[in-house]
Amino acid sequence: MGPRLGRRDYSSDSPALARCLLGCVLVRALSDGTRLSGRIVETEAYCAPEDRASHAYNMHRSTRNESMYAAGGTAYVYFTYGMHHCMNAVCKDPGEPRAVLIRALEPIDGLDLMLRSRSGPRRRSPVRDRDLCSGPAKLCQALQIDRSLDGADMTLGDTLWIERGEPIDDARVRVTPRIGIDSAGEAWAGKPLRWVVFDSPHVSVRKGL
DNA sequence: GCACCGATCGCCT
DNA sequence: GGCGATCGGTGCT
Repeated sequence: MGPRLGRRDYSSDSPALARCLLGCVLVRALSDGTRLSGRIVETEAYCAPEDRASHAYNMHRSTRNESMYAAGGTAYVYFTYGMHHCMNAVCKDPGEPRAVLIRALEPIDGLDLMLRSRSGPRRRSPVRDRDLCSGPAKLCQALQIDRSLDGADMTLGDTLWIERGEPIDDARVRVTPRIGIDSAGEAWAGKPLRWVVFDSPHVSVRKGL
């Protein structure tokens, strides 16, 4: 395991951080000490206040997205579609609501527990390794990330953080428009703000790579 | 009040 | 590969 990312690492803007996070390792430590982790292979940058797809568009602020306004290195975890959680790394300075959505991981530590966490009673077929963390809500389910971790300082504490990993060469990276934000207006929906390690089998959506 | 979601799954072609 | 159902909080009108 590499060194934990510190405040300075989160001081850059969201597009730069989104690229930088590829290859880094997201770590979730449970209260019993169990370590769940995975290498980040897909990210998206959100650029409020101008970005219509951002929850902080036009500096919108509420109890839901309050942690987007916190210091770089804060976790922003939100609940959506009535059943899913998604996790962002907040960046830049307090009051600047920039964030990077973590969209997919290559599982590293705790595969067995991830498998159990991802196997609900509704599911018919077993979860393949490549589907454990291949989506923003899947990885939250696998790593047991929910609203209780919203606002967590990832530069401190022992529940959630990001470690430096093997750098990913530009040759392995593709940049595409973001997923699922077609209604955000053409200008922002089409911007290349999604970073993908395109040769990884663990990415969420292959279309567009 | 009500439409809308930064998504996922099972089932269908 | 695409499509509809799912579920509930959020933010408009």
